[in-house]
Amino acid sequence: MGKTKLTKKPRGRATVRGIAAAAGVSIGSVSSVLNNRHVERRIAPETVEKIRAAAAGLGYLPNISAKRLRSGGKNNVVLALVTSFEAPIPLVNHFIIALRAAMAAGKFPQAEGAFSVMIEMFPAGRLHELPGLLSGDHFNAAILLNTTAEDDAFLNRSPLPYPVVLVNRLIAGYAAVVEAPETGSRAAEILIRAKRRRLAVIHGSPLTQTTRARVNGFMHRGAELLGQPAHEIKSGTLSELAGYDAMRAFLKRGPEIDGLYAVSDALALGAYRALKEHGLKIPSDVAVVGVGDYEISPFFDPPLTSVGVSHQALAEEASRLLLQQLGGVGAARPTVTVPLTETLRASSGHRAG
Amino acid sequence: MGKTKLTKKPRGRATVRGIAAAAGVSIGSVSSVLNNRHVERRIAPETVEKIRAAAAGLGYLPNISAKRLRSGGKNNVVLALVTSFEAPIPLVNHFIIALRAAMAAGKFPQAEGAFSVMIEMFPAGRLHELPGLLSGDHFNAAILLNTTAEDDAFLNRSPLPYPVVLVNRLIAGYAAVVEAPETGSRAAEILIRAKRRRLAVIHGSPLTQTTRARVNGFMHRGAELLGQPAHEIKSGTLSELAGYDAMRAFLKRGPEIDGLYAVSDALALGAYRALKEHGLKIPSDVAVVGVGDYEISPFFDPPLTSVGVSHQALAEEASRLLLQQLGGVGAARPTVTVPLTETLRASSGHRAG
DNA sequence: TTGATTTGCAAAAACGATTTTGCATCTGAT
DNA sequence: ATCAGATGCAAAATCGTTTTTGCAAATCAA
Repeated sequence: MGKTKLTKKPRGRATVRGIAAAAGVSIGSVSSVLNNRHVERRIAPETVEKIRAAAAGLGYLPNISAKRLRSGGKNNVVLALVTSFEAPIPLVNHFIIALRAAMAAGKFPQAEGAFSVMIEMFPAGRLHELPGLLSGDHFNAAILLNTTAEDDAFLNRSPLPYPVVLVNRLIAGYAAVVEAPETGSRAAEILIRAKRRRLAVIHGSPLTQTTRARVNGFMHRGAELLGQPAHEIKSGTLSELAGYDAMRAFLKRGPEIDGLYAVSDALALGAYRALKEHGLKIPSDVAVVGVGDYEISPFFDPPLTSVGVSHQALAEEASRLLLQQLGGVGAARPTVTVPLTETLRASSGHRAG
Repeated sequence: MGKTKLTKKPRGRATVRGIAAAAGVSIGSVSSVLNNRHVERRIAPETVEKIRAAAAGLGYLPNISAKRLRSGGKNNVVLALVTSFEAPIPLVNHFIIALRAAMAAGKFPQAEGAFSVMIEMFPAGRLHELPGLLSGDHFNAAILLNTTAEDDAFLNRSPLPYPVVLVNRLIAGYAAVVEAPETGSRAAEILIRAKRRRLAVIHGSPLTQTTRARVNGFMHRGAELLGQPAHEIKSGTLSELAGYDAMRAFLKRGPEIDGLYAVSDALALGAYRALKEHGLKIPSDVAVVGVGDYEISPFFDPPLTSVGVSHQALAEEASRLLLQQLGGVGAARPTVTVPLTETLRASSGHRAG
């Protein structure tokens, strides 16, 4: 009845069609006005007003996909950084920069330098609810950060239909970038070489694949070389404050240590304060080794010795792998291990770096 | 001649049409295969193979805009964070989180919780070259960070045709979020209340709108209260190392100070080291005030007193303004001043916080 | 008045994908 | 031999835009 072809029930978001109907003009005129082309397209001033009013009244927001499709030139490679909300995000920056740098350097000529980077976030364990993840209609390729075991199980069940690089996670069928597995054992060796015998490791809980590997490597190598197990100090989260609290509680409990391995620099910084407050000197009383995940650990007091992989290296390698998959015809899904870098500074008794 | 309608010269990126031509099938079949719908669409196995081979051979990458347009449901609000490459980026994280939080909290119901966040980066001073900026076909709204004077001039000349929020920059016609102007004078007051008389400020160069305001406010208020000008220490960049170098050079030059204002916490941290190496105690010899732009300044040794606006508050306010403009019918382009927060810690002689 | 311009806009043709529809051609059962 | 159903695919419709084309009505020049 009233349902003529023109009216086309205005459910959902306003479109040019809706505005055209509301203003009683054609969609071409609407588009011309909305893009400020009304002068060269010779739209009458009162028509311009009618259209503007209708657009404002309907709360019109253009559909970016449609705009780009129609007028977006080539430029359409969309890369995504997918990470969980809960994760420590400073890492994300490195990936953004690395992706942009890799594209700018022409590592993926097809894009002709034009592409977009999106950030998608999901609640830990709910990766599968991320819109566009399975259909592949939100991005052309993705780097996945900070997934949980549940997310990993999902990824294993449902292979994503586009190039993906996992960071610090191994799942069959996916390319991955992981840190070298010897970080924990190397930390133990550094402390032991510095003549430390009563070791401890401080870590957050729950452990991730990566932090678990660090802790295990440290415990194992420490026990191997010293014949006695290291203490394990569990912090609630990976924050400085949590590290401080955990360390303080540990020191109050009594065990004496002379070497500490912190699985994140944030924990190391928190531990620094607890150690100092407890009257312990770094490194003379307790030597500390971190992992190098803070840019500013050279400016800790004393500067923090660290052994780990740089975020930058991780990000660069991940970008490289992603673009390689994007461009490559082959179905290679390599796992790349990023070599560790060891930076000896004053916190382990070495000269400041 | 050979240019039949079907072949449609395969210039540019491969499309379903190109694959269809190469494999000698229809584009519908290509789509079915590429989306793994070939079983329910009853495509013959050998046809599937032909299509897959053609797609791989052509290096096919789907056009995300087209995919989303066709099958993307509602979900199409695209928000962008536009920032310069050169900028200190940790700030970006806060904006991503704040945008997501604001959307999740239903501050913009039209999007029905579905939207995307993009990161666009440009070389300082070249904002105008960013694709999609003027045509508005890359995002529905943007937060602009770290523009230079040149970029600002461009923005002034060419108003962007979608909602925009500027951060720490004022340009007529744009909404903006800026830090309270009294940060510099408050820093001076804190140091003077702590009985400091020989003040200095350390800052990067070139000064931005914001850092200039901090320095000026500090110098002015210091001179007003003390009757003598503060020293000005110019660091090359805003990095810790630059701060360290500048501070060390200054101390070597001889002037004695007992109060220091650092216009970024990175500079403060660098200055910390220089001061300590020079045998000066913080705060007894020199009190230090920073701006609170590092999350971890409470864990500096000693914890850093700061007066400034929190990145989080800045980001939340910017997100709020952006969504308000997106939803609102009115053309309000407010400038919101984010109030400063003052955190007194040990570096200015207060008890640790 | 009449032909040539201008003005104002509607209608149609893209953009690149997905999904629906429709139509041959085979296969198998009777 | 005939018909029903399955099989395999091409063709068309659609998503929301922008741009091009075309055409009537109004204006101007003679």
